[in-house]
Amino acid sequence: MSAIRLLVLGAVRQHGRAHGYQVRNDLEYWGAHEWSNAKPGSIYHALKQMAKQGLLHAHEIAPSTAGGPPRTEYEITDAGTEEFLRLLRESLVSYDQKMDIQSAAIGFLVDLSRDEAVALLKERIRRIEAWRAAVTEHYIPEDGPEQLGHIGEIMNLWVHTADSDEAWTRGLIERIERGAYTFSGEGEPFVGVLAEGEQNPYATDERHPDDHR
Amino acid sequence: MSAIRLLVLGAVRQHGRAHGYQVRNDLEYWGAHEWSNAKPGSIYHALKQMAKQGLLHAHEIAPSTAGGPPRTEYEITDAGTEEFLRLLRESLVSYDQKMDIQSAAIGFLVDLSRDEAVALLKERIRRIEAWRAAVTEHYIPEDGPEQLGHIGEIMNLWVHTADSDEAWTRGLIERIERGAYTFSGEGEPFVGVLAEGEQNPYATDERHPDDHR
DNA sequence: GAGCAAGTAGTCAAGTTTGACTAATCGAAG
DNA sequence: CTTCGATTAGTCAAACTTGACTACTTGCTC
Repeated sequence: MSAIRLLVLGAVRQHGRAHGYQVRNDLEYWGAHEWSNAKPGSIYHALKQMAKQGLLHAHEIAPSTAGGPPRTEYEITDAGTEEFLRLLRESLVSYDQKMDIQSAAIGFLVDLSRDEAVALLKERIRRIEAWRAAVTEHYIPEDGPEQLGHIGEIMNLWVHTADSDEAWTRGLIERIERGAYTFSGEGEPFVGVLAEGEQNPYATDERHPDDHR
Repeated sequence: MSAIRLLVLGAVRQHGRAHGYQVRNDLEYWGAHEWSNAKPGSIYHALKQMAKQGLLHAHEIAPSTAGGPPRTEYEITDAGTEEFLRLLRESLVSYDQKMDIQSAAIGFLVDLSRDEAVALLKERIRRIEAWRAAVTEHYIPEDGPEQLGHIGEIMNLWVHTADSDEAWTRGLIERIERGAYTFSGEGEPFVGVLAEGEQNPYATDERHPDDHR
């Protein structure tokens, strides 16, 4: 699974109604084009695809108020909201070392209630521990780990990464339990979208920090 | 960049000459189908593609010695070896939090000389540190990090992950400098491939450890 | 008032990935 | 000797991703 559907659904949802370029801009504002496959083609493709699947409703209107070709506006449907929450929950609990999905999920974390967020993160910890145990058991040969040669370093990397992720997740849980951030149903939410016309403070000409390909 | 080309090139290279199914089996032996996109379709596609690009030479022969359709055998060309080393070096130094590429690179680490491996890993550390600095500078707004709300947790995750990766890399460098493993030009190498007919000890019916999708 | 850079909005072909499917042979049981 | 399952080997259509490209408007400058 890629992060694109979660990102696009979440972006449309925060706007209520949005056209492709608006989504594209939000994702850039979040830096998502840096850490996920949020390229124009992927975004427009995802919008069309999800419209076809009934997760979004397309309004074939709006002859552009500010230059460019006519634009299609999308609205999230009930099915889309359901899918969004399903994806979000799944992304939060699943440990599969894909940072793009994890990052996207954190971005929408506050769309859940505080209690559910904590519960899901705790489930995530359980999964990480299970995975760690499975790796160490499954991939360490009976005749000792030396058997694996340098290949053992791959398992080592996995275990190390899992431990780091677990530690980070525990820290996040603690911060949330201590009252950090504003979650669903707790009043004025933090909205990470750009209003129509607002400029993007992160849109620069410079290369972005992790752009070292 | 995905890990598939590095994996396939590396697998063919270790065999000297291999058909698709052999590559597929090696990758399963390494657990690569778990942590990368090493699915049959991708493997055969990569083989054909790279043959077309002159990185592999295809021998359209071999009417299967053990069931199944006739198979094509591939041999790595000089250009392929060059590309393999280029990919390997690039994968080792680049920090982009893609575990699949990193894992693949570790698997072929010993195909370099000990000195070069250490040098590349040190360059990797430099890149991680540069990336970390860029993130903390670039994404922390002037009015303090609170501005970002829960979005700041994404940066937090990145920095945490970068630190963990750096620590792991330092550990690996130390082990290598103390003489661990056998590198290119140091005698009998460790070969992580299955001989023709050898059974795969990791091929099981059970779900694999990180297969919790 | 023509030219042109910047911004807006989206399309497209080429390439890649996915997961289910085909098809052939071997070995053992009946 | 034939049927069945396991193994071997690979194909294919559908979906997704990529990055370059089109096309249109506004505002500025000369």
